[in-house]
Amino acid sequence: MQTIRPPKKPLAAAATTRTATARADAEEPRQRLLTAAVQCFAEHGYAKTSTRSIAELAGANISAISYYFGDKAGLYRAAFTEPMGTPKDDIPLFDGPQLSIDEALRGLYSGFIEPLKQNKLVQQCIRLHMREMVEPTGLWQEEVQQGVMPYHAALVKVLTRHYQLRTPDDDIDRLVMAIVALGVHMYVGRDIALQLHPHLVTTAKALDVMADRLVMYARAMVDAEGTRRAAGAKTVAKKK
Amino acid sequence: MQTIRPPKKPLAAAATTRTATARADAEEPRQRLLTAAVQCFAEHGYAKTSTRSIAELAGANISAISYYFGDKAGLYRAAFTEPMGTPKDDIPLFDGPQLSIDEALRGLYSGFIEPLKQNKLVQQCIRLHMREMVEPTGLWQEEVQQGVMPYHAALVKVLTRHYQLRTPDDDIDRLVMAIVALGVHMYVGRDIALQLHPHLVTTAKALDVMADRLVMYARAMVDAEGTRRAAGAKTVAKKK
DNA sequence: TTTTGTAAATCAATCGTTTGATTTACTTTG
DNA sequence: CAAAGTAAATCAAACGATTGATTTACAAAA
Repeated sequence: MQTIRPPKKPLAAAATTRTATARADAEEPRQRLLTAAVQCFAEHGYAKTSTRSIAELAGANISAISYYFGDKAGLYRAAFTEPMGTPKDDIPLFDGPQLSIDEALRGLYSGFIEPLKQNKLVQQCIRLHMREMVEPTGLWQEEVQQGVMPYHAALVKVLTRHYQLRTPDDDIDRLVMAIVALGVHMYVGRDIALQLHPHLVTTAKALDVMADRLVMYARAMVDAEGTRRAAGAKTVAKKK
Repeated sequence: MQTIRPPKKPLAAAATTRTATARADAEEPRQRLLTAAVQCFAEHGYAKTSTRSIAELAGANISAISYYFGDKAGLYRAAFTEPMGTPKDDIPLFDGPQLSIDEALRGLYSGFIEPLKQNKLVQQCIRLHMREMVEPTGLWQEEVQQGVMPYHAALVKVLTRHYQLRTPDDDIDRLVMAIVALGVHMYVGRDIALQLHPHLVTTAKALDVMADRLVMYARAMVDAEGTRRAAGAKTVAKKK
């Protein structure tokens, strides 16, 4: 029941500059171990995945794990962080100051939906990140602070501007939560959706329709919040 | 890496009627084991939780697990199914034919929000069920079929009636997904919300406000879908 | 005595990790 | 060019620890 911690020493393959003598085909098993680890960890989780099974799937020796990544935790850390970028990378999709609220929402949900069309590795990485939300090993906190927090902040900024507020308030945060919820649910509820209505979440065309609807839903929520704010302001004005 | 399977034999404590001869203080360690198991499994997951740690936390002997639940899988199964009911129990909250759409949505989200105010055990059970979504051990499939599917179906029925449709279509399913997403996100995004805006998801009062907003958001989505359908119908009519 | 429950000891299996030796690829030396 | 040397990379084997499960012995209630 050990926690995930960063590797203590900079390992051979992790060194920035290669030493004079290095094998040409090096780092190839490292990569194989990495993708195998992503697959195993994504499917069975950290604890239920044995280092032996990873090595076997990668066609590498068990000791290669210790050699390249220090230990199992190091391999997990690498599998979690290396292959995929952070949600932060999607921020420019909806953060532009010139974008309308519709365009912003469109960009936002595209960032959620597009990966679902991608290849298997990407999907496995997503599943890996999903696991971290329920089974925190320490990496998730990092992920939240470096990826999710700026993401939320950017969306808060967009909405604050849209409502022409000087400073965001709690209701902005609530709305952001709801907007994000629609996107997140594409991943959280994916297994259920695959059982209930597979044709709505598998094909690229269906996913595009889904993105359309999400934009529409979000727009409706934004507008509803807008009228609520207007009504509230009027009430306040009346009170005066 | 073994799968969760039902206990082979009907065990002493699992029998519906207690045998005539039983000790007075019996079942007490069984209950302690159960709550301890819920806590451990919820915190660390199935694989990372050892039977020893559960027994230790419960203040019971290791062999008691085998005695009462057969094996670790049996204990997990009991911890997963016994303490909490299924989502199905919440269906009457929003399924009544006399309910307005607002009342239905209110009932729906109350079912999501109320447990969040509950005690620690309930929260741990929730977390346990959350895990099953990402780490299916076989119990989740059962859960989906017995709990989630009727839940979705009921909501589909409500909306189908609201739009005065004869039969539901894909867009109803999409809308249901979105509506449910808002509720599910209260659990999925809880850890993040606790980091970002703890005051919005902790106190009972704040959760009530959240429920209000969710109802408003959902109502906005329902209305938006309604106007989209109306526009679509008009276009179809024009085409004729 | 018989049944029921508890406690300790023990089991084989598997876990992550380490070891020492060997192989491979490359550089240097003659 | 060829031989020698070197560091990187790989390997089978085994380690100590821990796992879930079982067995054994014993105490308490019926």
